[in-house]
Amino acid sequence: MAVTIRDVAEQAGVSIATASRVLTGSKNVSADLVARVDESARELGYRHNAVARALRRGCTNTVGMIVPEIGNPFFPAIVEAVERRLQTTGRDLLLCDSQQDPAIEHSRVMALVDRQVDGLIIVPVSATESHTAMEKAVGHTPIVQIDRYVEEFAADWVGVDDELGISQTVEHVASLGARTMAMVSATLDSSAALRRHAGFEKALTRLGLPLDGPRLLGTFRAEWGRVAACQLLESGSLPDAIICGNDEIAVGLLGELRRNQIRVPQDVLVTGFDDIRFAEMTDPPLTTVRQPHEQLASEALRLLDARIAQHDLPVQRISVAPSLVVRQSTEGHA
Amino acid sequence: MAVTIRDVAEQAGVSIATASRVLTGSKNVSADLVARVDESARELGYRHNAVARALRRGCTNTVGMIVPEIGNPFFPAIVEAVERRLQTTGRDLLLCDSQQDPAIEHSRVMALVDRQVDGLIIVPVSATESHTAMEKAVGHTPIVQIDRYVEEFAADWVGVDDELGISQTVEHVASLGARTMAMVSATLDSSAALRRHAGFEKALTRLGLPLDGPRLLGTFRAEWGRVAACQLLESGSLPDAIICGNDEIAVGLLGELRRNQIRVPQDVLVTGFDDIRFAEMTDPPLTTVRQPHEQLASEALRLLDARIAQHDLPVQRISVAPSLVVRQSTEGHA
DNA sequence: TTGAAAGCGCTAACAC
DNA sequence: GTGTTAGCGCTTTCAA
Repeated sequence: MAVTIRDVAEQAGVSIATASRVLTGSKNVSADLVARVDESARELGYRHNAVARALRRGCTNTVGMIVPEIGNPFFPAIVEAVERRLQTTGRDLLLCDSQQDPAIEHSRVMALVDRQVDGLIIVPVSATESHTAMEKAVGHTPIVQIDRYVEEFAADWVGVDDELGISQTVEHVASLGARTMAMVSATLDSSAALRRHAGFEKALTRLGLPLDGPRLLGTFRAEWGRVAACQLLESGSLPDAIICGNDEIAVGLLGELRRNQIRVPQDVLVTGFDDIRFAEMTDPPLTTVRQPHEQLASEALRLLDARIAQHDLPVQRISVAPSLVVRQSTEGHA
Repeated sequence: MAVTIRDVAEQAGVSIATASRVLTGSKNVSADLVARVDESARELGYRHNAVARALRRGCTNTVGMIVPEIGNPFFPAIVEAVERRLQTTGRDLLLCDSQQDPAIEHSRVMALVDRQVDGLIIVPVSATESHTAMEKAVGHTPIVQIDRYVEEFAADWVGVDDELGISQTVEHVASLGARTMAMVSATLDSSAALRRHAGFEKALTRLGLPLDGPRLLGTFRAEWGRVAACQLLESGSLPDAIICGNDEIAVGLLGELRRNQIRVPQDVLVTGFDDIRFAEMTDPPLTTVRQPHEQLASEALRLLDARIAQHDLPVQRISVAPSLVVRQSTEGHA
């Protein structure tokens, strides 16, 4: 068996209570005993048992996180930022993948609740179907939504302003002379897809541009971008610009266009969303909307910690303005 | 406070022990009481406390995982596979990012040990400097290395045969007529870099090809691929083929070559390693070595579970043969 | 300042 | 089949 605080206490010739005081850095111990206990702990190679401590303290120093799909490069970027920030406060991350499935998501939420996580950071799969999971969670643990949110549900959220982000791309391509635009994005299940789509429509309206361009909605994956490109090509006429719902879609779409000798940006402008790691390495490099991961992570944790400290805080939604990153997929003059 | 097993027992009018038996699915309870306890638990919305259970059982149903950098797309792929497989056994994943730093890695290992993870899956940062962290871990918890391993250290490992993988790429480009080859990879800190480099040298030797081509060693990142491409271009003459240590490097390198009007595969052949999600969407699509994530994850967990069941098992190293995926970066005839 | 002891919620002997 | 009880390792009253 591993060495326990009892062993340390014995070896140091003090009570368990004193050993505990020393080991947790309490002030009320004489310097003499502090030295003896520390010495014994070192000698025995004592490591505190976080499980026992958690049971006693009622706090695990663990934060749960649930993302729809770890493989989608946008999420690891967020996870990485969250994890780093947690490390600085001595907490660890219990990570779950909901596999884009509200049922799995629900079960993961409950698993994390059972584990007594101090709080939960979640990217809800669906704007509607994630409702029950959220409902369940919110009764048990502090929770903050990041990136996506559940509609009509009062829980903290932090993310970029999706509408604004898409507006920026639309205005940008419009300023380059584009009049007809297609949107290739995901079906309107998630708040991200919903808001980006809304932003697209609103921007077109505001700019007085034609609203009858194609709206191809599938998934947030490259494969869908490829398929959507085929559909656009088969339709006979390309729009001036294709606004993609995220970078993955854009990457797949760019590949298919290239395969069909369509030149970007000469024949059509293309934009993405997220600014994933590879967005600057596509051919041509992709104009996109940058999500400030570090800032999102830090705001999410700030919100979470505030709610951990005080459960009945008013709900906050923090939307961060994203920034347009212009690259060659919309600018021929490299 | 949350509802405990005591509340359930009271409400059902049985002892805590009986409630526990029902809730853990023990057979030795009368159908009558099973029904009553289940009913009460449902009514009260009882959720077992995993922390208390873990303390009592001495097993947390948690597996720790440490990767060098979550942002590198190869690792999320592995994490995803591991996490999915864990879910099927009711366990959760405590994920840490060692930020390519052996010191951080060491501290993460200890944090996970303190948390009483049932086992640890680690991609060691360095073939040499991760030694102390591994040493520490191995005394406390079952551990298996995945992808990379620490030299001269007796701990289970599962990964692809890096040498074989690179051999395959070298033989492949050789069969296409390439004689001079450059390698662009990471410095030989990690076993992956080491073995891939060794595989490269051996293959050249075996094939009787010139051994004096450039060896550019930096990091496993796209930016390094870009820089290395510049260096190759500045050197005046390109080799017939460039063998990259991973796909990220290849992606960066392809971008820089394109920027300099170098045609791939006509002017130079390029290969990668890992078959990350975007390898098939680069321009041109990248010939690479596929790592079977699911299989690696499943073997790693098999090894880990075996060691959890019996600590003193002989150490195993399982190397899986990777498969070459040929795409246009080595085949002009699209 | 120090120690004794209660108890976090649960499971598993051990009795009946 | 069911209940009583001891403790998992730790922190934190409460007394001294």
